[in-house]
Amino acid sequence: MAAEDRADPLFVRSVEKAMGILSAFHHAGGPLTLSDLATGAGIDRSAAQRMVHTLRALGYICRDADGHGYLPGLRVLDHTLDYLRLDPLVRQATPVLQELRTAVRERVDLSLFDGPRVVYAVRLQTTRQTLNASLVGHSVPSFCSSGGWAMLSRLPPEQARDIVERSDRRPFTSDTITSVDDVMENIAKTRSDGYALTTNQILSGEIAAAFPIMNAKGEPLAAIHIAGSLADWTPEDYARRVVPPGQAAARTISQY
Amino acid sequence: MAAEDRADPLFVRSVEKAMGILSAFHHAGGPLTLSDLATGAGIDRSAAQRMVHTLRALGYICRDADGHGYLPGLRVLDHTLDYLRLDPLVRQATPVLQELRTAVRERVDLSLFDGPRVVYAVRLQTTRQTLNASLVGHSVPSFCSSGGWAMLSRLPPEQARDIVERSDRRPFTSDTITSVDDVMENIAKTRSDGYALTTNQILSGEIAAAFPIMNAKGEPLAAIHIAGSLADWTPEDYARRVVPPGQAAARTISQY
DNA sequence: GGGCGTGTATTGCATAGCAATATTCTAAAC
DNA sequence: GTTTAGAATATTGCTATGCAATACACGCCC
Repeated sequence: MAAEDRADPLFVRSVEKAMGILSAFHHAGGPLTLSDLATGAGIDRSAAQRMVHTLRALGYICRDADGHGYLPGLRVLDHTLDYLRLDPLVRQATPVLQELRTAVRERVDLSLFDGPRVVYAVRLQTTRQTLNASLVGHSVPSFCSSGGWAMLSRLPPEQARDIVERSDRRPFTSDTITSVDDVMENIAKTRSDGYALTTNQILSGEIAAAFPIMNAKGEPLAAIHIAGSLADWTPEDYARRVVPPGQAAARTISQY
Repeated sequence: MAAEDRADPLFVRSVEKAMGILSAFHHAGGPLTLSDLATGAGIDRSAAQRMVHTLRALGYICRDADGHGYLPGLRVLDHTLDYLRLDPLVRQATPVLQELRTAVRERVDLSLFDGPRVVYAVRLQTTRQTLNASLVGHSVPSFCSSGGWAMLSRLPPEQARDIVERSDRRPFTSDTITSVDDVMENIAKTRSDGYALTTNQILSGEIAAAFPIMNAKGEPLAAIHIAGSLADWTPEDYARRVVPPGQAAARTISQY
């Protein structure tokens, strides 16, 4: 055994390989071949064969309809359900967000903080939104999203800056703010306002407000988002409309 | 190596153990201890220690807030996103279901066929529903759900009966039909009508219509559900209202 | 203070998983 | 129709990984 392998004798490399195979789909646009999966997971083709064979038997991977590649299997959704059912924040947030959506009549979401990204766990829908806007598990970078600014504003500024600096700051629209200094300026404004307001950062024409939710130690855990259209609102009117109920909802959820 | 172990040399037992640990949460009501996870996965406590250690390192399991147990970790949702993004049926169904929801103004879902159960993959929301009604990954038994009757009706009757017979036919409400013969009678009616209509089977007061979606070989893949309240509708009025648009939507999705 | 159940740590050993390699199959190109 | 390339599948000897038995530390409860 190599010295570095003995460093963590409890770590099970086969499990890492299997999860690496499943993670190869993160960057996929469609079904993947065995070789694609091996390459994506950074492992040997033989190891990939064993992992795929095992994951298929367990229901986590399946053949696609014409037998030309592999896709994630239905068993994945069982674990999604466990996550959503068991996460205390998701459980207590959901009814509060439903009331908030009724009050403001715009799209309401809850995202969870994961350093350089925020991950959507609760997506409340309106009558029309993009497919991405309805998908649990969808994530966006913290540096250019309203939720990201909200949660980063609740970290010490050096820690927030570190996260922003090591983000992949590629723009989503022609208006996406990518300069570290400009992002930090907006985070500072969010800190003083108590909420974030973004325009055109992830989608052109979108305005989004976000309200941070902290744990008992004051660390950011999550954020409520309320997204609307710049076709319907000016930023000032939007803030006036959604900030009071958004802040109330965030306080209600943070109280638990 | 035992003879039965040699039967499938490609199968990786450590991966099965790790997924077994994650699956222990399927029956959990809250955080689980290491011993709970070992018992739930049917493995030795030492093996459970290694699997939990590895899954924590990879983000699939985390400690709960007060450090007294373990919960599913956020990485689970990344794979959810992959499933939903990459499943061709989910992709093509989603815009069709959104139009259907606008047309009928009731709760619309897509569930996928998985033998004795149906798994919800697309949940379109109205202004009010239970938490279970919004969760991706939630499943219900085929024998007593509208989607189950819809999909079972598209199998040969012996195959459908086999699935019903080996289901755990416990009632959800005092009106849940659990007799195999009665279930098969309803499946026969669904076969002749072309759609399923259930009342009070999963939730008291709920009426649900379902429309099967088949693959190119005519095998059931999925079903569209439209759920409403018996407080608002008689079964006859409900069928009149939702069957034409529901069947049209199912035809549109099956055409691909 | 003792017992119990929890999480964590250690270690020698056996076999599970490895990777190199071979084979088969299928689709596409010529 | 044949050939080629890339796919999936199968085989096998070897060794390092994962195992399980065991010990230890900690916290809670009686």
